[in-house]
Amino acid sequence: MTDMTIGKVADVVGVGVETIRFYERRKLIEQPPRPREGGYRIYSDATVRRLHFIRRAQELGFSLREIAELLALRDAESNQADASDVRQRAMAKLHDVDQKIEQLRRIRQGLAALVDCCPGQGPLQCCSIFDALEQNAGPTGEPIISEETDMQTIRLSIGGMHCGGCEEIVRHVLEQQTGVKGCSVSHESGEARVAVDESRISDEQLAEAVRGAGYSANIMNTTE
Amino acid sequence: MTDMTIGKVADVVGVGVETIRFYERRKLIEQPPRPREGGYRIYSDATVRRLHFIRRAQELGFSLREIAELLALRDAESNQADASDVRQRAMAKLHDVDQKIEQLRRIRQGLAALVDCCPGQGPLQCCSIFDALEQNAGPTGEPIISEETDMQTIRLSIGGMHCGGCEEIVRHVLEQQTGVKGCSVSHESGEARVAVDESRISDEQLAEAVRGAGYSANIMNTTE
DNA sequence: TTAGTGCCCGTACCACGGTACGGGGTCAAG
DNA sequence: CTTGACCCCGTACCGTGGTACGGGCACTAA
Repeated sequence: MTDMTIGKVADVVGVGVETIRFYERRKLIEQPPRPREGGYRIYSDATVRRLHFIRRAQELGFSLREIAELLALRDAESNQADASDVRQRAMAKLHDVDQKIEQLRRIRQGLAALVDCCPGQGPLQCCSIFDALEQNAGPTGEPIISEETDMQTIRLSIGGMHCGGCEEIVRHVLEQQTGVKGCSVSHESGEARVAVDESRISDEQLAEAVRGAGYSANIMNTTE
Repeated sequence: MTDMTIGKVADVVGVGVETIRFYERRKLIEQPPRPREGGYRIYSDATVRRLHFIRRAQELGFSLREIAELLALRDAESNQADASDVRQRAMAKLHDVDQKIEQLRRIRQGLAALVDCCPGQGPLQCCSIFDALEQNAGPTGEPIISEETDMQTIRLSIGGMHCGGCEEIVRHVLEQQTGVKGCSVSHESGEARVAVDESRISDEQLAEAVRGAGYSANIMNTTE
C-alpha cells in the first residue's frame, strides 16, 4: 500500500490528480518526497490518510481553510508544542461546529415545516411551500414557526429501527407531538434527540408516542 | 406597497441593488416594466414576493439553480407539475441536512473529547475525530475499519437521479454488489463515490449495475 | 431650473474549490 | 532502447454567488 504515485493516490482517495496538487499548493498536505529532482511524487500512507480526512471533512461543510486549521491542530498536538494553545483552538473549533449544527438544525426545521405543510399530491396551487417561502421572515432565517421558549434536548433510546424508513416514521411521530421543535433520529445508533419545550410535553409522553408507532423507547436522560 | 424602485425593493427584501439586477440576469425574476425606455424599474408585489422566496429558499440551502427550477415549476402552470414534485425536492434537501447534522455531531464528540482530555499538556491520542475522518467511508458514517485489501474509490457520473429517493435506490443497488464496502451518492452532483475492492468487482460492472436500475452511469476515474 | 439623489448599463473583480491544457520529462515493460 | 503510460510545471480557465466601479441619464423637491 505504500509508495504510491499521485495517480494511484487520487484513485484511492477518490479525487483528481490536479486536486492533490492543488491541496499541496494550499499547504493542506506537505510536499511528498521524490527519488530525485523533478522525479515523481511518492506518497506515504500518512498523506493518504490526510487526504481522506480532507475529503470527509469537506463533506461535512468545512472549508479548506477550516480543514487546514483542524490539521494544524493535530500537527501541533503531535509536536506537543503548545498544548494549551491547541486546547484553545480546539475549543474555538468546537464552538464553530456547534454553531454549524445549530444553523443546520434551524434549516432542518424550516424544511421539515415545508414538507409537513405540503399535501404531497395534487396541483401546485395546493402546495403551501411556495406561500410559506414568500413570507417575509427574519433575516437570520429563523424558522417559520418559532416562539422561543425553554427548549431542552431529550434523548431517547429506540429499538426496532432497521432502516432509514423507520427513521422517517419515528421522526414523523415525534414531530407530530406538541412542543417538539425538531429532532434527529438515527437507526444506526438507535437513538433520537428531540428538541422539545418541556413545559408542553414530558419525556415519557414522547417515549409513549414512539411506542405507539411500534418501536421500543426509553429515556436516556441527562443531556450531556 | 406597490410601485417600488429597485432600491426600495432591495431594502425591503434585504439584499443589495446589484443582487437584484444579478437575479434578473440569471432569469430568476423577469424584467420589470418601466415607464419609458431607459427609465427606472418598477417592481410589483408579485416580484417582491418572488424575491422573498429566493432569499428564504437560499437560506434553506437551495442553490440558485435549484431555486430557478422550483420557480419554473410554478411558472409553468401546465398542471403537469405536481405538488409531490416540490415536496420531493424539499425532502431530498431535508435528508441531506439530516445527514450533515448527524456527522457534525460525531465531529463535535471528537472535538469535545479532545478538549476534555487535553487539560494542560501531555501527549494526547484521544483525537477520535481525526481517526474517524481518516477512514475511507461513505458519509453515512459506517465505520469501515480497514480490513486491508486493495480498496479504491470509484467515482461514477450518474444521470437520471432527481431526488433523495433515486439516491437511495442507487445506493442500495451499489451496496448490493460484491466488493462494495460503502458508497455515497448525491443526486445534486449526479455523482457516486464507491469504496470498493477492485479485485472483486470492476468499475464497469458497477456502472452496469446502476444502469440496470434505470439510470445512466459513466466512470469518472481520472485516467481510467 | 437646478441641485442632489437614485438608478442606468456594462464590465471588472472577488473568494472558493477546483479543472484543463500543453509542452515537456520520467519510468517500466517489452 | 524504444514505446507508451504516467507525471512534471505553470498558467489559464470554470461555475457559483455575488460586489464594485464609473460615466451618464432619470427623477424630484426647492
